Amino acid sequence: MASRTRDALLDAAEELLDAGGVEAVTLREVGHRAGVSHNAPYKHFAGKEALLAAVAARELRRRRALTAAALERDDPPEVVLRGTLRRYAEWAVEYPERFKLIYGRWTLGTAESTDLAELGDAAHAASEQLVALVRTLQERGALPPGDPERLTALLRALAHGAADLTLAGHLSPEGKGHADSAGLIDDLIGYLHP
Amino acid sequence: MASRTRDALLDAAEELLDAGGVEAVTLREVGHRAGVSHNAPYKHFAGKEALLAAVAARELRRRRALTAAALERDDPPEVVLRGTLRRYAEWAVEYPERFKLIYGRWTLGTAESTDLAELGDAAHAASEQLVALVRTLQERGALPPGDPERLTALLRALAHGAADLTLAGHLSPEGKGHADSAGLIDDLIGYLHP
DNA sequence: ACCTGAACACCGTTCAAGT
DNA sequence: ACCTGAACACCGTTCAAGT
Repeated sequence: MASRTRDALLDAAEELLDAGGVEAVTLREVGHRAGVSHNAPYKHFAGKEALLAAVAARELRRRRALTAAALERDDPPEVVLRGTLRRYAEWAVEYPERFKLIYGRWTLGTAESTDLAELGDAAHAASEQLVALVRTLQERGALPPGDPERLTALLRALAHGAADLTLAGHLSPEGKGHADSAGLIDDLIGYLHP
Repeated sequence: MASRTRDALLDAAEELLDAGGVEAVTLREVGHRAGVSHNAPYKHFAGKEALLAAVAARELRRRRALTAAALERDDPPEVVLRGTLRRYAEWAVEYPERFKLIYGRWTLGTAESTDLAELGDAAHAASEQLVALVRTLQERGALPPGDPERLTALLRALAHGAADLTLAGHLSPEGKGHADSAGLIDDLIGYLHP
């Protein structure tokens, strides 16, 4: 399942993605950087989109591991929640192309790609982590009562939107009010604090 | 500035965009649908990206007109704010490719394209409209005090993030808690109501 | 000013063939 | 099982030429 060549192809694809976006990821250059021919990728992935799905899934798996590590550090849940949302926004700004890729439009059916199914699973697992955290904070009275899934969706949507608008330049980080992602996350948590 | 052919090219590009995303917008097909040769677009736009920027700017101008019309209807500001945010999320789900295009990554410098500059202006104007609305609601005590630009950014970021996560399928509209865009917008306004 | 047709470099994908 | 080289269809862009 995981060969040396396959990993090299993923690394090359990720490198090209970060440098110039999806359109800079050409199978020819990916193959060349991995030391194989321009169509060797087809022996490991169904096509370009499947390769990109594998890159996205791997990145999502890494991020889930990071959040899991933060949870095991036994920090207070307030700190973990704020930190997780902030790291999410920081990651989006640092690796905009990975962010855009993961939350972009997949025309591939899940049936056609194991990697895409893994992407969905990883996204779901990350969401579950956050829901559990929100539930804990609700029990402690640090967040308002109500459906924890819905409250989690509110927090995720804000962090996601703030990050995406920052990338698009529609949120002035140096403008009035310091409306950057971290500030908005703090504001929302503040408004939610009963 | 605005010729018959130019408009036909924009219409064709928009049609292809809605049908299959940016990569389905080929200059050859755009030209063909507009009844001209495959490289006639170059007489009206600097290249493919400039054409897409013009499509994006036109759409943004249309949306600004819609919001302006809602404002002139003299509805209560509470209604206008909620309606504007909801329509934003609805529009994103109805025309996902236009949404992705407008808030996507532009490698074009603003100096290289008048259309891209118009895009920035339209985005800024739309933001100004919302800030004025928020300020009015703050004065009436319907929204908490504080920097109106920052509060507007919070509202915009949530609507944007909710829409984008819905498109990505990371927000289950039929899942538990009915965490759809409209619901999240209502929740946030509710939490902000003093 | 606006458009056409040929041409160039590049890309995703397929296929027959090699080890 | 994994890889290569040639080939095909397609695309963005350029250019010389036409009206």
